[in-house]
Amino acid sequence: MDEQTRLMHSHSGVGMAGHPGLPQHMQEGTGGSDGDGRKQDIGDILQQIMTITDQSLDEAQARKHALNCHRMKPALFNVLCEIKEKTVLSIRGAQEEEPPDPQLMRLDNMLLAEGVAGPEKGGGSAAAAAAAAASGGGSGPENSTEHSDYRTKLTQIRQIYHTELEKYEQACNEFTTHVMNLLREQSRTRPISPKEIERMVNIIHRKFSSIQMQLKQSTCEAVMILRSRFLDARRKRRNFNKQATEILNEYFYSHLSNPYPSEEAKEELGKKCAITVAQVSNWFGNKRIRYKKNIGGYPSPCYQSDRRIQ
DNA sequence: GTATATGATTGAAG
DNA sequence: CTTCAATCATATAC
Repeated sequence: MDEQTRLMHSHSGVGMAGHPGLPQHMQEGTGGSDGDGRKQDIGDILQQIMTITDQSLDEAQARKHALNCHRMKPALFNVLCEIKEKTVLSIRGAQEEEPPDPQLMRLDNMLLAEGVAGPEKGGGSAAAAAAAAASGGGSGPENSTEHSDYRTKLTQIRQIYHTELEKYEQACNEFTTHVMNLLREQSRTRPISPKEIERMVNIIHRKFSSIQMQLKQSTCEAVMILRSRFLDARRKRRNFNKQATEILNEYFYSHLSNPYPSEEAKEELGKKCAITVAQVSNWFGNKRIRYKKNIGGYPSPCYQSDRRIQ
């Protein structure tokens, strides 16, 4: 209650002349014979405040208590209020509301898409579906063990992510509470406005969310590595059968002047070879580049290998 | 074991 | 988007 009024001082009370809380000798502003004594007194108090951080904790605590009970304390407090009122404009420049960090949003979206963030079960199956989709169209049930392995590892990442996130959240709350208590405690000796507390809390939250961003960043990396380890089609590459290779080669060599099959031709070839259009495109891409690399030395027309000659 | 062949991926360029 | 070029990761030959 009393604290509340103290907190308000900074933006409600200017010019405290005649304040009922002030000691009598402060209210009559004439410098009497004890003027030097008073100056000395205030100087002592300020000196004590300045050196309080150099003292041990117990010592400081005792000193603070002594200061709080000092007869000059209310006067000093009011002076601080006034000084603050004059300087309060200077701290208003700080950015009040920054826009949401685009990188953070990107990370959040990705974690959500991978099923690391978001709801427990739904997230998992969504990730599995994404994995199935990424593994390259209808590849059949043959890789289900690999997928369950993938899911297990993803769940591990997910659990680590959530425990860490929770830990940071808790630490952030604890720290915020601590700082607020500290500020409240300090407001007994110096004026602290609610705005300042709010600013401090914002600073703390920003710091902690930057730590969380690092966590999200590394989680994303872990997921990407996992994906590339389990879902990269290169890992389970199979050669096309001889017949398919023959068909493709036949087309290639009979269109050697322009070995670029149209979309329809690719579909046709894909159908004949029982592979996808994308695979046909890959094959022709590889074939063209590897043929070109060899044609320079003209190795041996009998072998259709594209072996690089060096 | 190594060396080569080959399908897939990636990133730049058009 | 497609293609090229380099590269990866596996398959196959040796």
